[in-house]
Amino acid sequence: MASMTSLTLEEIGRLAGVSRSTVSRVINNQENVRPEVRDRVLRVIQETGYRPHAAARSLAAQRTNVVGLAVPRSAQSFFADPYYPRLIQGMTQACNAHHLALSLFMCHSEKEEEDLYPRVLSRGLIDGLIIASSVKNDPLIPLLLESQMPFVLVGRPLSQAPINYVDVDNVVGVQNAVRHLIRLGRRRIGHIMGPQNSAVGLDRRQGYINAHVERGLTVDESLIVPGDFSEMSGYQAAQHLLAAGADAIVAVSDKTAYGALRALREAGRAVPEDVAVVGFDDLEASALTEPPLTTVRQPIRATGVVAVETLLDVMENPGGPPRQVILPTQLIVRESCGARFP
Amino acid sequence: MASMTSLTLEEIGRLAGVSRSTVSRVINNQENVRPEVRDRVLRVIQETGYRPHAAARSLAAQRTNVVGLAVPRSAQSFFADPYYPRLIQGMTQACNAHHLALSLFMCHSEKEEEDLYPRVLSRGLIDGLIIASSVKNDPLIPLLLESQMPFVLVGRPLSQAPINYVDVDNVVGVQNAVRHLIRLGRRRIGHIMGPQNSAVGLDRRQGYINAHVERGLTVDESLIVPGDFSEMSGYQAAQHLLAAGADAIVAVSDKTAYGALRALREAGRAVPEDVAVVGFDDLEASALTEPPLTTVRQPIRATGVVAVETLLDVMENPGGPPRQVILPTQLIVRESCGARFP
DNA sequence: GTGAAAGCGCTAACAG
DNA sequence: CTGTTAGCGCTTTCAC
Repeated sequence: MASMTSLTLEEIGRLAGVSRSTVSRVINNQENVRPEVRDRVLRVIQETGYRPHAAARSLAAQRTNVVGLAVPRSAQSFFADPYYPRLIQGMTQACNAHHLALSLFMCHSEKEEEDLYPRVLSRGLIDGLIIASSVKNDPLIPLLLESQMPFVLVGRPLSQAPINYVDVDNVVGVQNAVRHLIRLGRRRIGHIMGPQNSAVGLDRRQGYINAHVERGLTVDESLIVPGDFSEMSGYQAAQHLLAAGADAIVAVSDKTAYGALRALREAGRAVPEDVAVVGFDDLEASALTEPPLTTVRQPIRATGVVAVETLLDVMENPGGPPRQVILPTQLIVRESCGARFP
Repeated sequence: MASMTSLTLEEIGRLAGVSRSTVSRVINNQENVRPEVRDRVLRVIQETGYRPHAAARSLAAQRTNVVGLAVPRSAQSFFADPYYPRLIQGMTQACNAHHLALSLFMCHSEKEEEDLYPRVLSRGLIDGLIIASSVKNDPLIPLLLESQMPFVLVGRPLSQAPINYVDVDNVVGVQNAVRHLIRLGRRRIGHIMGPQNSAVGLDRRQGYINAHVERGLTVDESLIVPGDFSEMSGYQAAQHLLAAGADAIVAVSDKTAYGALRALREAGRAVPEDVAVVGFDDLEASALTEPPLTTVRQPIRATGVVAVETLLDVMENPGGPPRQVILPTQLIVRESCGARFP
């Protein structure tokens, strides 16, 4: 029941016959309150439906209990693929568990960026920031560093700077896929790369190379062709790989792999008999391709959860070494690689 | 340059040789400040990189400049289709334009819901809420009504309550599609419905009926078959419609239409020669189906923009009649309906 | 254990 | 036009 006068700590204290300080202690779960007093206060809170005033709390405690999520302008794929929704799901889940609110900051143009970034850094707005990172190094990062705001990137940055980030193990993910193909007897494995100005693109390529090196196989540069994550680039790249005599294709992403499948189909090559194909992402559609696509599944939701928890860690234990968390991937074996069972 | 002592209005005032009030006036763009004083203050702000403390502002002004977006548990499709990302894009765009932050509240279980909803209603956290609405009427709504918090639904609620909402014109959207088919000479037009416990499902069905009624055509109930937005339900429903002798199919969604196309292909019926097909949504993939899908495009981003602006209106002009905004749709004519040009 | 008192940094009358 | 003053509702010493 809402009373006439707006509810404050003072008011709750009055109703419970204690001071505002005591009510504050109860609300913040501090130990030094007599159980019977605590119960009395709790009951009044219950009956009145009192909720502390978030802004007042933030001001007094110098902590907002809000974390931000910045989606940079370059993250075009926000609308295209299911990555962001899943990531956000993980983040909101973790935020709920920690009683945090999540504020979304997204810019659509350079002009907005100039306007938004300084605002994001306002004191008393958020306690920390997660950056859904992009291909380029974000202009927000230097500002963040200067402003002392705790932050965590999702996705390894290109620079080697001591910056907190959470990422999936792109290197080992591809490496496992290639190992698998080698084990199945493929010896002319091609790789359709992602953009080589992005950590994702570089890391996945590195996984491809690592798998060859560890088996003592030489890396044939003609089997490594450029791409940009798109279906179309996969289609074109696959045609080059065909010409180069590839008997397997490891694509940088599932979409790229779809393009490769299409190219192979048009060229009349059987998958996996003539050419094995492996993707990366495990999109929903990848179970339904013809043939179903073997791919590397990345733990997107978990990435969101861990990003929030890492941020919390940074907020609570400032200083210390940079947190750099790498989450494992999983090889999902379907028909397109030529082995039903790994 | 950050100075030693943390920057406050007082400090800026001292540096500019004015009182804190004047600085506040400058920051809040109030008129009554001498231009030369304003410039002096602005310069100090610029030089120091001062940003007002958001929480302090919120507390004093009793306004947070944050709006919330609640994504209810029932919104499974958050991860599945591109609807939410687009909606969110529109909302963040509008929020940026109005210098608002957008807080995302999303629950994944009933337990979280109980925990989250009261927190969302805390005073001093957000100024208003947008609810990405769902099939069911959300349990949040009664709480909201009681709490005086301004809110706007995205998607018409089932109840006729005087509640603010923004929606696309589902009725007229489908109505136009059916009109178009009638004009093309189709006389046994089938409809694959959405869930009939949702406003979307009901409204689209109503559009189908309206188009018949206005042309004096009788509605054959055997041509109206149930579905649930899914591809699979479209597949099965189309088989029933085939048996019922339909020469056209208006599906409740593009995904449903994909299922229908698949069923027709398997049944050896030509689209559009034997059966015309129309969807609703205009997903990206709909331009690439075989044949390309005629569909009703809904202005998703605009919905997000308008939702924010409507909320702002409600916040600034409380009371008054409920705001109920209906946004127009657009018929996108491709091959599947049998007429390249409308 | 509990209360009193002093802010957190800002806005908004009210005077002048 | 500008400064003074009184809060906004909470946390947090510091006494008791």
